[in-house]
Amino acid sequence: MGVSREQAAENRRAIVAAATLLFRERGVEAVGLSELMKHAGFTQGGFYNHFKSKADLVAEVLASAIAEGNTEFTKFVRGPVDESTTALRCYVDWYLSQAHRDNIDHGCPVAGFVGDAPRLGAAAQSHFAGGLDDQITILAGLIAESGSLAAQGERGTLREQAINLHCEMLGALILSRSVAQAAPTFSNEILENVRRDVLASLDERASQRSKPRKKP
Amino acid sequence: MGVSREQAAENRRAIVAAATLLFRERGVEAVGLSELMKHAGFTQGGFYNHFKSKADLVAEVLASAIAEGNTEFTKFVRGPVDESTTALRCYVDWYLSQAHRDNIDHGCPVAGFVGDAPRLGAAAQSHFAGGLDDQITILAGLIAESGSLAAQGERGTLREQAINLHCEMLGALILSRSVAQAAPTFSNEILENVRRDVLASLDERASQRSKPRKKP
DNA sequence: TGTACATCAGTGAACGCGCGTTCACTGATGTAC
DNA sequence: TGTACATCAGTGAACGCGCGTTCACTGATGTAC
Repeated sequence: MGVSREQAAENRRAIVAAATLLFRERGVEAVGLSELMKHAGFTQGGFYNHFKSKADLVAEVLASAIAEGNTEFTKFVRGPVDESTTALRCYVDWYLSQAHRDNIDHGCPVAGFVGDAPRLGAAAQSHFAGGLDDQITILAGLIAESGSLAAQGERGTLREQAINLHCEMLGALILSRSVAQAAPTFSNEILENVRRDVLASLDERASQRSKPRKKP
Repeated sequence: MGVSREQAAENRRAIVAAATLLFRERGVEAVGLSELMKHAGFTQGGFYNHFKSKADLVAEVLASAIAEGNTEFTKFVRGPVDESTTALRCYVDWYLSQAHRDNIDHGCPVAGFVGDAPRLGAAAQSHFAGGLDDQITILAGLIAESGSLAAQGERGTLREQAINLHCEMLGALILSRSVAQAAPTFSNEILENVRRDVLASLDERASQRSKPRKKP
């Protein structure tokens, strides 16, 4: 219809935003371009003025969701934190909250797209893998800063501990989501148990710090 | 073509088997009935002699995959185990092996279908949730038998410990699978780190058993 | 045991539908003079 | 600054295709007598 360049760029962003929301809610394959464009406020034909193909859009959605998600995570590191707690504890509390489980539109992009990941195109899967690596790095920073790093040699390096912690939390989040409709009580049980376990483990490590025990 | 009742029952099983394999490999939505029936050795029209709809088949596939998977797991409990190790350690070793990661056709059904779970029909999702609960019960049995149960009150009940352990292992398996194509080294790193961490944690608990420490 | 017939698991063409993608066309934006 | 024209983000119909499902039909199996 004739539209300024800034307007066109904004419309493109609206398409990506609508795609991100729909892809997270229902999976990449289940969302059609026609429906997607309608949600963004356009007709289907305009899609190809902005993207070469659906796979192209998927790769861009992955990249932007991961960038946005990791920016959000970084807030936990930088934001002002109450004296009585640590950024890591806040992160764990949020990650394993019912709010995070139920709000699939935002939050952890790795958890949001892990179901699609094995079937993504090469470009999108690379963004996904890079995003996972970034998350681990961010988590490692939170562990280091919190003073909850286990004694050296007992639980591996900082990165190794970050990987282990991330697997446990992400596993809990997606299992919790996977049974949320069919078994809501069970879903809560998973989330709360793992949160308790992770926080207890952080307490324990903090209290044991700098007094390493030798294994028998 | 005229076929005996036993033959018909066997053909039905062949359809379920083909569906299980294809659904695990590519996801429920990405597999069409025409392709599925061809893989089972039939033409598309015959599908509705056995199933009311695709959703019906999906529910049956979930139920059978979970029953089969959990039977397999039970072997770890009952099978003869080397004196120098425990059934739990064997289970962990297998669960977090590259072989298990790469062989998506068999192995943990919860990990195999977790990507589809949030979008499954009610019947299929109930089977899924029941299967997850069963796995946790089996894992609790392995923990109890192995003597790796943490001191009471330190890591929660047997079931709670089983949930925590299952989340960590399943999280590692699916993250490992999700980046296997794009970042194979990273995929191995995740698997091996978590295996090391879980086994070390079992060692530690076994060695600490019956000498509980009080938290400060 | 032999014949007549109902059953039902198979075939493969066809259905309506929504998919990703292409296309001719529109008309305000942005540029050249 | 005003006019002439190229650009390109929009529209919406149409494309071929594969989806889940239905259908009329086939013919060996299994049953009734």
